[in-house]
Amino acid sequence: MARPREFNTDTALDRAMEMFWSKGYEATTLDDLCEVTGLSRSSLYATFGSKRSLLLRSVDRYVEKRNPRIAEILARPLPIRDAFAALARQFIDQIIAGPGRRGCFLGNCAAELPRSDRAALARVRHGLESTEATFRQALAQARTCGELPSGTDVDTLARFLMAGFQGLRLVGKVNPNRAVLEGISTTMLQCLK
Amino acid sequence: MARPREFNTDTALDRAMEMFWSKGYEATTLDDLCEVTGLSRSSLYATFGSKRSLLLRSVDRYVEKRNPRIAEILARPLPIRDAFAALARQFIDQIIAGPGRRGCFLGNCAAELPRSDRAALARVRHGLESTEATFRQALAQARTCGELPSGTDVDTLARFLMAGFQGLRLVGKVNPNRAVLEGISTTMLQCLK
DNA sequence: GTTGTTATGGACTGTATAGTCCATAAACAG
DNA sequence: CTGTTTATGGACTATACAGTCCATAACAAC
Repeated sequence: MARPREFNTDTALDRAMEMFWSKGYEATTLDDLCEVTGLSRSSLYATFGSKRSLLLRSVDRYVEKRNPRIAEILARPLPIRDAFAALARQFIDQIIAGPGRRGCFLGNCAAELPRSDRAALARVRHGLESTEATFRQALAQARTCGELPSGTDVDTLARFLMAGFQGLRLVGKVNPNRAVLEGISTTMLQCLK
Repeated sequence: MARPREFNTDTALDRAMEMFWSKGYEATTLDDLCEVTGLSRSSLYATFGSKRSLLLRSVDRYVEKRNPRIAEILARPLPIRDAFAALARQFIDQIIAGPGRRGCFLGNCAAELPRSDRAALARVRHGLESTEATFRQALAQARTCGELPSGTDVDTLARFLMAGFQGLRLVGKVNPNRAVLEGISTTMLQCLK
């Protein structure tokens, strides 16, 4: 047998993801990543291969961690609009008070990554589609319960809400004003009734 | 008198702005900027000071150029929802067919710039508010014409639409699919009636 | 022309960066 | 204890980067 790893891969990945999320891909240096994960360059490269592949795994990790939390909020026994309003409020709270104003990691990647990097953009798209699927499920259930008209196109509605939340969080990054963001959120959620 | 400039400042600024828009701030190098503007480093620094201040001026320039075009589309003698739909269609066309998939320059900056750079973010915010003001004007006029209910909160509506378009264009960057984007756009514009 | 002034090209600098490499450490099998 | 295998620290490399500098060019005034 060989020498065992002295760190936990997922923990290191979480830390790296936080770093990329906070500073963006280009602005994050390998020294940043080593410092935040506690790994040496050798371990980092042996484990993740390169800066870029570490970013790709960070994107997946982000989705993996965030999606259940979103699903949990939407699963609350509330009218569907209130459930989405709770989600919006959480985002707004994070923007106003949290470590925040980092926007959504997926949104940041979508904006920063060069459009030539098809693999990375596809990864981001899958992340967004994953959120979208969570939204769609919640909407479909609300439709089944009769909360939404039976003819409701939950697919389109889910996509709209996903895009809307992206816009909300992006605006929040430059204008972290609760009243403004709540106005946007409320208007957006008018589509649910 | 002295030796005259061999280039046009605004043209150079336009080119630099296009570069930043396409590649993002961090990924754009001074060599890129020299090549695209045709200026030498000395001229570039003598004229714009630094890479960062060139970015700030690019942001202003973007707003200066885009806003009148948006205003023009919204000024068409159409029902307000159709006018905004025309704007959305233009964005979608750019995403699908144009040189596109660069998103909105302001949105890209909002996502990429570190939240510590207050001056730059304020500049971006002003840009977004400028678009918002254009939207608000068009909405207020529609309200005056009786197209929108007299109690309509055009302020909030304008902000929602601005955020919505940001979301639309961001999603378009990773998912340049016309049907998807039109679905989002149509749902978004339901608020206008 | 000569002088004064600003613009330009492009070499140059110091630094920061992503990625490599190797000597050593830590485990276990025999 | 010996040998094998993998992990680690950290020095090292080659490159790319933002920004500087200066000799020279291009103009106008006289």
